[in-house]
Amino acid sequence: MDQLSETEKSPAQRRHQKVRQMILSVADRVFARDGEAGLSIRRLADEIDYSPGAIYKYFESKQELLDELKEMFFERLLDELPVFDERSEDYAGFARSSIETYIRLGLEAPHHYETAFAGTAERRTVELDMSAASAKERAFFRLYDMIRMGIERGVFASQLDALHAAKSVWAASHGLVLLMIHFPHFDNAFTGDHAEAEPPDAVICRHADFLIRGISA
Amino acid sequence: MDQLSETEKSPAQRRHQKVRQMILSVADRVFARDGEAGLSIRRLADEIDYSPGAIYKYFESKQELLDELKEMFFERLLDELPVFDERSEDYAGFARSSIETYIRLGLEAPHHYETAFAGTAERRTVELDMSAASAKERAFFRLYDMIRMGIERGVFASQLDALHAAKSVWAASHGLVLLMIHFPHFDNAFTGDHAEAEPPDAVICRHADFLIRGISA
DNA sequence: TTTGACTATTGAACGGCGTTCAATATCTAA
DNA sequence: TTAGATATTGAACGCCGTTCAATAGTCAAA
Repeated sequence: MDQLSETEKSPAQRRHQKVRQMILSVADRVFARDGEAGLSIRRLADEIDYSPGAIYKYFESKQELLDELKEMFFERLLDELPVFDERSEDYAGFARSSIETYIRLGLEAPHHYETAFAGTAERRTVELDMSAASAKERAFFRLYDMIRMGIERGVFASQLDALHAAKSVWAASHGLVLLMIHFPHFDNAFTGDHAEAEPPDAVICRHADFLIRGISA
Repeated sequence: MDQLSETEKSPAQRRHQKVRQMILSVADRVFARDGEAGLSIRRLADEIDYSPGAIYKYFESKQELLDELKEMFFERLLDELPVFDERSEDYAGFARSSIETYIRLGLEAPHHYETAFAGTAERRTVELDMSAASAKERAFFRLYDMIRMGIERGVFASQLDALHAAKSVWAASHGLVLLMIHFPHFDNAFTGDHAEAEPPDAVICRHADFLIRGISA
């Protein structure tokens, strides 16, 4: 019965999809502004002039809604990650640019980024284990490939295991995003208010240098 | 009136402190097991046979209680961080050990660690700005000193700015802790279930190597 | 020892949350 | 037009953090 051709849907189904998309886009806006705490089902329902219960015809739970927002975020990341131009000879530059893109996007959507990795636990492991690859996983594969190819090209240290190195680089980038989200005025706290704070771009750039240095041949 | 000598307190004050400590220790236990979501004022009150409202005579809010738990966690970190033995000549080993201690402690108390850095935003910046140094800040100073002295000794690259390098190293360690908390079975997800997962200690060790490599002379 | 001030504690309440569900309104296909 | 599916509501449940008037308990001075 749900086996209708994907291009040819009943008007009912089409309308359902449309409302679903509408809810998602409103939720995305509210979430970007106010975070998970600010996005309650009741507030969302209010914003779209529905009753709270109605939303449950479109999403099984708040968690499912949030998961879709996260997926959308990582799809955006996949879009924005650079692709290596084979004519270029600056592979390290490509690597740096990949890392910087990741960090910058995380900082642009801090609530999305934070929530995407929040919540301690087991549920997540199951979720990751098998299932079709999520955008998050595909994004990691891009990083993995980037490093694997760098090793093949002799740009990165040949004794590295690409998977392990990718994990370290990811972790290091991840940490910077979160730290900059939580302590935007980090510098001030330790150098005093009068010292000039290092601009975010400089921090990102330096960090990328540091990471590439750590895996370079 | 509150200006009593600190050693000589009224029995009432002493009792107040004692109950406060009792609440904290129960809260710490529950929090370590069930995290922030599992530690509700009502559950906590139940556990100590008080009414929920009573807790507010000891803590202004749940946030204040959580803040104290976090502070306790970072004080434990300060205790466990190694001190460099001047007779030793293995400064890099000391650095590695510092990084590993940080990561391992974070993994031992994932809920504490995660909550200590959770919640996007401004409140936090104010909190950090001035005020007496928290254990978290003091812990960062230890890392900062570790790197500054490493540069002075010529073990780490002389062109490094110690503060900036400390920030990068902290970020990178921070990220690994969080990634390992959220994806304990990371390896399986990408190599298939049958591949042997890298044991946590190996990941930590490799990551520390990677970081030290990134700042070494 | 009794009194009076101060503190501790309770229990009910408020408003908010995610979620469920019977009842109702609205669409759509025959 | 009508029967069956779908959409929507509004009230309810059981949580949550927090507040507050009322009560119980403690302790120093009279």
